[in-house]
Amino acid sequence: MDKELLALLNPQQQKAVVAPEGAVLVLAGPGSGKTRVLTYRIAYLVGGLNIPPHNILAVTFTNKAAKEMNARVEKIIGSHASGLWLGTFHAICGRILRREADLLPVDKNYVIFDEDDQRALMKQVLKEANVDEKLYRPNSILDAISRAKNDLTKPADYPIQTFRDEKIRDFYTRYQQLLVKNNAMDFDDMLLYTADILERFPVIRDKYAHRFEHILVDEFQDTNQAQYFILYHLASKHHNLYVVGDEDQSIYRWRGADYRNLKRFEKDFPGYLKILLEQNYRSTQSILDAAMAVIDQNDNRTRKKLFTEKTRGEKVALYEAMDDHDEAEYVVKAISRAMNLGKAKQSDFATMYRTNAQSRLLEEEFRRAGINYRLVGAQRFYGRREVKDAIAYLRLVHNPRDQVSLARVINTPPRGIGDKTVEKLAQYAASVNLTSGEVLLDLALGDRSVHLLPLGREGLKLASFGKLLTTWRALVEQGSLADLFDRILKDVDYQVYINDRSEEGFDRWENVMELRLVVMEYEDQGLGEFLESMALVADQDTLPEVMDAPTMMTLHAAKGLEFEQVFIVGLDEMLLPHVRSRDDVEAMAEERRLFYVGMTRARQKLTLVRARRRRSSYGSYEETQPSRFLDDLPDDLIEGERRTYRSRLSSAPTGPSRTPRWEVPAFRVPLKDTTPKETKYKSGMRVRHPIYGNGTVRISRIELGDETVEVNFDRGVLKALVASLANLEILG
DNA sequence: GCATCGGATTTTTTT
DNA sequence: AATCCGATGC
Repeated sequence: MDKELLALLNPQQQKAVVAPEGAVLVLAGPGSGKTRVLTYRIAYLVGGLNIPPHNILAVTFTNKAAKEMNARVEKIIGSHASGLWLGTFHAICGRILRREADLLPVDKNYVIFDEDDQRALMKQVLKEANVDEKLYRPNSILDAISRAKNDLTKPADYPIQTFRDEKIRDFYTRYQQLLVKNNAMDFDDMLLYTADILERFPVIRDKYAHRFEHILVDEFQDTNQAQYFILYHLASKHHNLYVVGDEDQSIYRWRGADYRNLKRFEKDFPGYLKILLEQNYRSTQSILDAAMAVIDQNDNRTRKKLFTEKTRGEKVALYEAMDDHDEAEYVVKAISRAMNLGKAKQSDFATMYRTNAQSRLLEEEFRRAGINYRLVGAQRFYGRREVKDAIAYLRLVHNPRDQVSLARVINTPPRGIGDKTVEKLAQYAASVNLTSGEVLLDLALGDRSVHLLPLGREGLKLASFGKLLTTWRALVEQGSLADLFDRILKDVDYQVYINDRSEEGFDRWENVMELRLVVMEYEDQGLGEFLESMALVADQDTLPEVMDAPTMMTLHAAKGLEFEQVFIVGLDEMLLPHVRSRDDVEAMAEERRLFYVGMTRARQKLTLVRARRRRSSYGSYEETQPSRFLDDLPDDLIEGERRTYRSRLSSAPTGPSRTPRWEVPAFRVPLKDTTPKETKYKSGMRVRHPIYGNGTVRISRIELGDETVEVNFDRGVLKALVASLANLEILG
């Protein structure tokens, strides 16, 4: 590899890039040139060690990162990069699964179920089982299943401790059956199936393990157990596993990221080489110091000293707004002012927040100020109804067994096939051991179909839809994707259906046409690839169009990016440490890391904003408490509202603290051990509820740090209540 | 089978 | 505030 290129790196980075073969662990702080090291490493493998690119596998966590790395690799080694396997875990697994589809319980035309599809399927499971959706929320069941899958736990091995667990196991089992019946898999299955194949078929494992002489992994701290397992197998021949990560930037625990993977790596690859990248090339020292002050409050981590050769720079600014409107206005005004000074590009600015919902006020404010903006995520393009409809049609054409898509489009636009008829079709299909879609296709044969008679009057309507479906399927073979797309829309009169003569109707049609543009990009690759990438890229980490405008995104979406000036809004308790993390020490540590990730995105200037009053997710305005994370920022790094703020609070005697701190709200104190050890309520106990009246406790269990009690009320309703909130009175 | 109204219900982050 | 669900009426 080029000497000139190496000269661009600092000694640590160089050491990482030219590390000898074998297992390597690169611990890389924020802004330490991690992506650069990864891309140069690839260039070094190809150019220096003469490894053919197709023997290299590079895995990233998000599409954004994959895209970025791809662009950078191409820039260095150009067309030499062709053949390189580079993508997200899910994309790589998809690639393997398509090749090994024979070993799957589904065929190669399988579709990937997104969250909505999963929920629809789970609802079907719950309905079948005839259980109360209030007690067994589809999302919560799916969560449990996802967690199990991330830990490589199959239905049969699902750990049972409570009655509920037993139920979940049953739902899990049935859910998997239905997925197969739909010729579908969910995101987690992609990993699980891949792991399964690698484990059960040594020949297949050796094939890939042999092929991938070098495996590079980005964001290793965010991998889950299934992903580690896959890496382990893929590296089982050459043992050249090169992982890069930063424990302080682990923000996906909730999605199954398993910190123990680091321990597993150390155990499985003894003698690995460890390299630390500590020098920061991004932020000023003030920003780094502030960020370190925050992250150093976390336990169980190696302290790292982030340093830069940049100047101290400006202090971190703090602004406390009156309310959430004021907060948004402040940010937009500050950005607008800075832009008018003329030194900064519009795209130098980014605003980050904890939840997508927080973008709304900012958007309004930007529009009012007449400033264009880029919004990452939020209102997902692919989540829009019209887009989902169109994709569902394509999915059904590709895979007629997809029950969820079928249910979505069979009467959209309305064509006289209502719930009753769909139900009848499903029942009938089950009775002849087929799926609804297969019966539909057969019905298209008209009189020759044996299914026509049994379905009676409705048979004809269904048959005409079946005929449409058959026509479309024929088009896949010969025609272009865009033709198919147009034909479907025309056949079902979709534009008429969408166009309600309102602005919104117009927008919707625009969206459909935008989707058509995406379809055209897949003309060469085919329907299957198009659908797969729709499922896998449905995420907004498609870097939004490169236009010169300030950017808004969640803190999660901000990982891996950098901006000259960063605003983080909503630094309030319940929002930046999010409420949901309040009672969970691990989750709280993750909130802190999330804040840390956000802070370290800033190159020049970091501004933190909070609002004293804020409209809560439901209805009215509420007073807020400042985020506990703000307490950790040393005074000398802060400018702005702090003084005002402290003086307001310092009227309360807080004692002679050496460094003045903000008042600690009372509710922070009893954080520990609010988790009850034993249930207060027992089965059979008689209780009274202020609204539901008297009832008998069915069961009570400790769940998520609180007690959940299910009560059969005398008036005939069964409710699951949170004990600490329900105000239940025990009747003697 | 479809449209409409009223009531209940909302848990954050993303592949 | 917005969306979803179920019941009701046509």
